[in-house]
Formats: sequence, C-alpha cells, structure tokens
Amino acid sequence: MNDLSSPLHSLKVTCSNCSLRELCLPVGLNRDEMAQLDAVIRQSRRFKRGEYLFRSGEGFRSLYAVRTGYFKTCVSSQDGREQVTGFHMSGELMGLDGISSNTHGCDAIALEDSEVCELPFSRMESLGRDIPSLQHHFFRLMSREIVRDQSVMLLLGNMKAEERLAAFLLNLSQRLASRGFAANDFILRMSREEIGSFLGLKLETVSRTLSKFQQQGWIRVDHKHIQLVRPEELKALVAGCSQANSAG
Amino acid sequence: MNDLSSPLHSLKVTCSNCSLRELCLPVGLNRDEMAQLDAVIRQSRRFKRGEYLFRSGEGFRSLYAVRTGYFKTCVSSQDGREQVTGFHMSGELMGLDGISSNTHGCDAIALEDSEVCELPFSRMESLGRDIPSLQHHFFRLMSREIVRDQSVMLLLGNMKAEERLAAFLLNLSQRLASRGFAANDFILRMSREEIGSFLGLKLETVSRTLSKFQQQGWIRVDHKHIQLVRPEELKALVAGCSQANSAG
DNA sequence: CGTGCTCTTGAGGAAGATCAAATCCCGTGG
DNA sequence: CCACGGGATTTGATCTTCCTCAAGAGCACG
Repeated sequence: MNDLSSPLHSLKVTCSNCSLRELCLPVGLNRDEMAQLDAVIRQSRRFKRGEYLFRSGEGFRSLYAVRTGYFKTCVSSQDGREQVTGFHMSGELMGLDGISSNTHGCDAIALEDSEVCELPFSRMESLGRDIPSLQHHFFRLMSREIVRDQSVMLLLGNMKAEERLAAFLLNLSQRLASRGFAANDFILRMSREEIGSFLGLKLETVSRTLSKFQQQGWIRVDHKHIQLVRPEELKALVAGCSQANSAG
Repeated sequence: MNDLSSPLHSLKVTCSNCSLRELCLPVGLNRDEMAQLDAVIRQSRRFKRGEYLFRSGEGFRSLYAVRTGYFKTCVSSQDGREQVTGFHMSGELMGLDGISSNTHGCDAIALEDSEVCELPFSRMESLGRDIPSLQHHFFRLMSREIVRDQSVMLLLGNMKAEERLAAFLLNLSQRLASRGFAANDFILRMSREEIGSFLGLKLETVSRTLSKFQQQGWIRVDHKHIQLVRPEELKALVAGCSQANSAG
C-alpha cells in the first residue's frame, strides 16, 4: 500500500489516487468501493493529436473520461458538413450518446496529445447496482450532459455572434479555472473553424468577432493565445441570455 | 384479476396494461417486475392546456411520461427570451435535466389538455437496482435524449430555414406514425412562434417557409392542419444534413 | 358582431455568409 | 540555419438570408 508513494508507481494512476477524483467520479465512495471501481476502469490509453478515440457508427462498449489533453466530439453529415457538438477537457466523459443504440453517435477526436480512461459500460452498469451512489452519479452525469446540450441549443437558437463567442470564452475560462488553471489567460486548442462549427458561425465571423473584442480592449488575441482583459464586459454581453454558461 | 376487463376499471391504467407499454418503458419486464413498476408509478395527473407540469428552478422529485396530449419544454432567459427545447408526445419522458442538480432546468407546459404519469425518481432508481433491465432502459432513455439534443444542435448550427422546417415536419410525421397516427395528415399543436423558437427562427420566417412549401405543392397548410403531399421532396431537402430526423 | 389573438404577406434593413486576397506561422527539407 | 510550402488566420468587399417593422386577413370567443 505504502509503496504507492514511490515515484516509480506514479505511472499506475488509479481512480483512487487520480487528481481528477473530485471532477470525474466524485461519488464519495469508500475505500472498498473505490477498489472495485479501479478494478473495472482501464486507464491511460494515449492518443496523438488528430487521432480518433471512436467514430460514429462504431460499436459502443465503453465510456471514456479525459485524463489529460483535449477532445472534440462532432457529428458529420453525408455531404461533409460537420457540427462540433462539444469540446472536452480533463475529467469529462465522452460517449454517453452511444448507450441508446449500442453504437457511437459521433466522432471523438484528440485536439492534442491526450490520455483517456476507459470505462467498460456494462461493467459500470453492474457496479452501479452494487454501489447506489455510483449509479446515482451516472444518472447525474448524463443529466448534466442534457443540461449542457440545452444551453447550447439556447445559444444556437437565440444568441447572436458576439454573444455566442462571449459565452464560449467565458465557459472555457470557467472550466479551466475549476481545474486550477488561469481563468483569464489560456491557449485555445481548437481552430477558428472548429469554434465556428460549434457556435454555428463561419470561421471568418469568429475571427472578426475576436478582433472586435480585442479592439474594444476586452480581450487580447495572439493566435491561439487568449487573454480576458475585461471579462465583465463579456459577461454583460451574455447577461440576459439565461444561464448559458454551462456550454462546452 | 379478470375484473380488469370490466370497463369500470379501465380508468385505472397501469404500466402493465398501458397502450404505450412498447413506446414508454419497453423493458421486457416479467409479470412480477411489472407489478413492482406499477406500484411505484403514480399515473394520470391531468393538465389543462397552458398549465405548467413543472417550472425551471422547482425542486426535482419525479420524471413525467406523457400519457395523452402534448407538452413543450423551454428554457427562458431573464430578459424574457424563450427557447423551446422540445415538443413531447405520448410515451416520451420529461424532466431528465433535473437529475443533475435536483432542480428542474426548464419549464414544461401542456400544449393541450394532457395526462401524465409520474415516476418518483429515487424510487425508480432503487427499482433499477433490483431490475437490471429497467436500469439499463433508463440509461438508454437518457442517452436517447442526448442523441436527440445533438441532432437539434446540428439543425440549429448547420441548416437553413427551409431545411430546418422540413426536418421538423418529417420528424413530427415520423413520431406520429410510430404512434399509429397518420404520417402525412396532422394537426400542429403549437403556434408558429413556438415552432420558430424551437427551430431558431422568427415566426414570420416559419410562416413564409410553410407558404413556400405549399406553393411548391409539397405540403398543404390550413392553419394548424398540415398535410404532407410530397414528403420525398422534404426528405431531399434534409438529405445531406445527416440523420437529423430524430429531432423533436 | 366586435375584440383580440394568431397568422400571412410585403418592404426594407442588418447580421452573417461567401468570395477573395494578403499575411502569418509552423514544420520540412535542404 | 534558412528557405519553402501548406495551412490557418485576418481583413476587405459583396451578397444572401433572415430579421424587423408594418399592415391586413382570418378565426375564435365572448
């Protein structure tokens, strides 16, 4: 037990000693339950930037939690149009849409070199039967995804370009902050086109709007490097658009 | 047991004899499990047109399944803007977004006189532990909602007015057909404004687009009465926009 | 038979898309 | 180390779609 403190073993990350414990599966499990969880989860599959974690249409077996790095999920149409449905950072779960049809409903692609934990779903399901708080947590996670999707619908249905981009930046900022990173100084991992796809805008509009924010002194843009200088102005822009800050 | 065949008892609808069995909770339960389910579900609360089933911000206790009638769910912003997030017909579940925060995240409003079954969530949860197939079914239902939301995101992010409305009509048609109603001749239960809110369009655009479809001979519009004359033309419009037929 | 909705239709305007060109950056290979 | 090529980004000019404003029509209900 104590040998876990040895740096040599630090490669073997388990849920019980994972730094994302509180973000990812914060279920208040006891030591024994945590051990059961560790036994089920296959951790640390690595993906290089651009690699697919799964593809739409593939058989669904597992959920995936981001350990490090960054992913996007997107649905693409026959004629090549693609809609980014979300960006996913550490502690976030992907693949929930696959449960309903036993088939993944979207593509998940690494935006940078990344690492994920694999959660074989049927084993998680039976584990949930033994550990009520785990079962409940899974329901909560799926519900949270539904809430997130609804706020994206609000964004796409009601907001205009500036509001969308402001909401996007603030959401990113907040999620980074909750992971201990700087809230007002960060690197975008995705291209302007991917941001646009997510927000229902063209890449030129994203670029122009970022420039406009910069001209107004609200943000500083240096390619992928973004600084929020006056986040309160961005908030004012989104205010009145309900609680659409949970998008992502 | 046999006295259930008496018409006097037909008021007492249970899951086991509900005509929506296959749509709503088609879990392949045995007789005993079905009885447990019946014991938990409080059925047949009635709502008049315009009444709220629940409101955003209210405490979350239960999910609700539509038995008869029609509901909309919507999130509304401080400044009064409202985004309809879905229309719900018989057999469909509402309230899943409340699980994550123990608080309802949207309003649910009857679009006509309606009847719902109430599913106390915590009791469903523990029942799920005893009946694995029920637990699995709940996961599937939530996942299906996520898939639906994603296809709405695709619609709002990528499609133009005509495509959106065509997708909407086809989706309605398909859901009605799967309930045994005419696929190509139906009554809209919602206003143009509500359709517009759902599709991210203004009511005038909805009206204009319906008129355009009618001029082209693809549909017939008489106020709320819609007939799909050439549904294949509508399908052609949506084709290439991926499988966005699961919107609702 | 008004009154008040919802709906339709038209005209003009604005937001964002499209098309196009210049710039910048990064990784590659010499 | 530096030049090169391809992709990403910025910015400008124009165009399309949809929104906004406005007026009128149709229906529902008292």
